[in-house]
Formats: sequence, structure tokens, C-alpha cells
Amino acid sequence: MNKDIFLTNSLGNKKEKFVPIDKNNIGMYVCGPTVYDDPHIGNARPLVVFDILYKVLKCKFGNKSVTYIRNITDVDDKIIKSSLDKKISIEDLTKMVTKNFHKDCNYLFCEKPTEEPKATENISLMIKMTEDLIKKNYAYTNNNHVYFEVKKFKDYGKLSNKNLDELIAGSRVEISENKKNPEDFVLWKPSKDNEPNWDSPWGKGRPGWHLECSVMSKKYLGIKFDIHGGGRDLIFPHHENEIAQSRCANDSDTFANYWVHNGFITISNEKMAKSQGNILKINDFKNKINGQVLRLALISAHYKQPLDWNENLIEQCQKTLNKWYESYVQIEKKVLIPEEYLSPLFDDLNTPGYIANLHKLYEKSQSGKTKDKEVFTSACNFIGLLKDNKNNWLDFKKEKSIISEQEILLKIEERNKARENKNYKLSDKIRDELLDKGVLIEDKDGKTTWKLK
RNA sequence: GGCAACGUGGCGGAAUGGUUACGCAGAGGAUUGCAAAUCCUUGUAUCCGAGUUCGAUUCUCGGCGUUGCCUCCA
Repeated sequence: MNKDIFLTNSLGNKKEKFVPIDKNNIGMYVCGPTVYDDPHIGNARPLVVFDILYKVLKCKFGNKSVTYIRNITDVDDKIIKSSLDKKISIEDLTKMVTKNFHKDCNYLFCEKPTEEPKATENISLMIKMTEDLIKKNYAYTNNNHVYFEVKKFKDYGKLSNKNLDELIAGSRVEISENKKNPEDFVLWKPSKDNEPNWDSPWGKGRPGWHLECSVMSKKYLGIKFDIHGGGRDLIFPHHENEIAQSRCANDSDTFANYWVHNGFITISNEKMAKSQGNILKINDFKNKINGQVLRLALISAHYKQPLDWNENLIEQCQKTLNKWYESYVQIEKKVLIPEEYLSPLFDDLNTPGYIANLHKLYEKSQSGKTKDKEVFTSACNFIGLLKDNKNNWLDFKKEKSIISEQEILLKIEERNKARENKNYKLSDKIRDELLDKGVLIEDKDGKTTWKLK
């Protein structure tokens, strides 16, 4: 495809044409989960958004030209706290949550990233970067802690559009006796005996948050790379601090060229938060809803926009996919999607615009031509929809149905007898009862068929 | 207080300096015992005020409102 890709770059906050450093070797780093608790629907959004960006980049530059790195943060204060709360060991906790995370990724039809490095497997590199920062006089040690001295980095605040004085005046900054300045952030800190720890020049301890992304992006993508992604909330302080560390440690004038951040999900217009008690885990949906439905819901708004999660949204997406599966065909060989239909995705990942095009392609495919159905199915597949074949889609509904096939057939027989006797009151009652249980009756050409809603 | 984002029909949600996509819901019709499904037809929207302009929903400024971030966060 000749079309250029445009992305909104948080660094500067403008939509820009995407120009890779090396078009044969594109690097994308996305902040993955901190494995302290099962992933929720908010975590699902970047998973799907950046999965689609990965697909778009591969479409433009070739499958082998894109390296997608998504880390797993498996050392962090939240993990320590969660393991105490749940009364299981840190190792068991991080293993379990990582496993669940992978299940959720599959459920959402996300492709595997090229690599998925873990923080705990890269501690020595973190120690090395911390040493470099001390050597270069960007960091200082005090009382077994190592801090990054923010004021030494002149571009601090550029990504989040903050200036240092105001930040300090903001006064929510944690005051610590060990810090020279309140805005400084920790690179290394000591661990208590029961906390995870590694030997370091500053004693037994563990790395601060932020450091793992600086180290692992460098390991896999180099000092400078193309795209760094994550949720909006990571802009400050996480990504700001990553930039500071990385550029200072690497003596580099840039880190990632394009910063892409997705907006938040609200639950029925309320912020999703533990205090609200409205955290929806991805896993909670698995018993009722096909992952395809969640995926469509997650991309029904533009990635930068807030997305409200509610019953109505899910219902609409379920309905849409039910309809779309009517035009599903098995794809045998590669089918080209016309550029005019693909183009919204190239324009800052405009998924709602692309969905509108899918509706148009569906409309076209209804004419009955196999070719049109192939184009439609391929266009859906491109963003990870209709990836489940039609039988799986139907089987899923059957499995989750509260009424068995046998019961349904009995009811239909009963209803048809009533119809023969012109007892329409009874026949309509049976139909409504079935509908309540999610079964839709259709009388066509003298035959009654049924399907699950 | 500081920094941002957003405000489009009944709902969701794009785009655009000139006729405002698309989906859902609604209305009418064909069909049906009635429905469903399908097909056809169809109504409805750019927060307020000022400015720039031949023309503003779009650009600028000012309101009002909503939301996010400001060292836990996707």
C-alpha cells in the first residue's frame, strides 16, 4: 500500500506522518502489564489497539520488518503488596497472572509480540544502566538508594508538557529524606528481607519502576527506535522518566520518535477504580461473551477518545457480529483489501471509520458473490475480527446457552402443533419463552429454524 | 492552582471551510396467522456568544459544561 501512515504523537501532541528510522527494521515498544492482578478491560484496550497498529505497520512495511516488544513487569511494589494480600508467594502470583494475561490475549485474538521480555530477567542490565547514570553524573546514591536527578536533564517535561517548577509546586511529590530534590525518582532501592532482591553495588535491593522499559527497549530495539506506546496515564511520570533515563544513559538526543497513547475506559460513565468497585476483569466475560465481541467493542471508538463500557455497547457489537457472520467465508488464499477501504486505518488508526467501511463491504457481500464475501471476511480478519470460524462462533453460543438443543426442538414441535390447530396464542407464547432464553425462531418456506441470539 | 482533551441526531460514532458518513434504535411499506429474517422507503444532530470568511459544525477568541493527568494506574 502506497498510502502513508499518520499517527498522533504525544510528543508535540500533533498528528504526524510516520517516517521510520529504517523501513526494513521498525521497532515498536508497548508497555505491558504489571502482573499483580488479573488484567481488566482497561488493560485490554492497549492490547487490541497496538495489535492493530502492529498489523497496519506490517501491512505497509512487510511482515518481517516490524519488531513488536511488549514487556512484563514482574517486580514492583504493587506485586509485593498483592502477594501479601492474597497470601501467595510472589513467584506464584506473577506466574499465575502472566498465564492469565496470555489467556486473555488469546481470548481477544491478539497476535503474539515478537518478544515479551520480563523485568526480572534483565536486572543486570538495569544495574548496568544505573551505574552508567551515576558515572555520567545524572544519578546519585544515598543510603542504599539511587536516584535520578531530574534537573540535570534539560528536556524533562517535554512529553507531558509540564515544567519542573510547577511540578514541584504541585506538592503531591513524595518527600523523602534520601532525595536531594523532591522531583527526583528512584532507580534502585533496598529491599527488606522478605522482599524480592538482587545483589548490587548499592546492596541488596530492587529496581525502581521505569527502568525496565528503558533497558529492555534498548536491548531489543536499540538506543533510538520508532514507536513507544501505552495508556495515557503512563505519559507522566512513567514515560517522562523513561525518556530522561534512556537519553542520559545513552548520551542520545532522542529515544522513541513517536509516542502513541490510548484513552481510558469508563464503566457506565464512571471511572473504573478499585474504590468504585467496578473493575471488570477480562476473564469475567469469558463465560458469556465471545472475545470477538469485546474486540469490536474496544475499537468502536477512536483509540485516543474515552470509551464508555456498558451493556448497550456489548449488545450492539454482538448484534453486528451476528450479522457479519452471515457473510463469513473460509479464506483459502490471500485476498487484497481495496486501498480505499483500508485507508482510515492508515490515518491515525481510525477504527470507527474502518468499521463503517466494513459495513459497506458487508452490504456489498450480501449480493451473494463469493468474491465479495472473501473481501469482506479478509477485511474483518485484517483487524482481528471474524477470526473465529463460523462454526466456532456458533458453538460458543451453544455452549453458553441456558437451554439445550433437545429442549428447543421439543418446544418448536409443540409450537408447530399449536399453529396447525390455529392456537396462535399458545404458539406465540412458546416463541416468546424461547426468545427469553436467547433462542430466535424463524418460519421460512413452511419450515421452522432456530438460532441463538 | 497548573497542563491537556473533549462537547455532532434518541443512543453509539466518524468526517468536513460549501450537499453532515456508518451502525443501533424509531417510522412507513413488501412479506407473515402474528412474528423473525430479508428487501425497499424515511425523519431526526454539529454546547453558547463574538470574530475571520461570499460561506464556519470545521479556523480564531471568549464563555459554559464534561473528563483526564499533576510521582499507584492501561
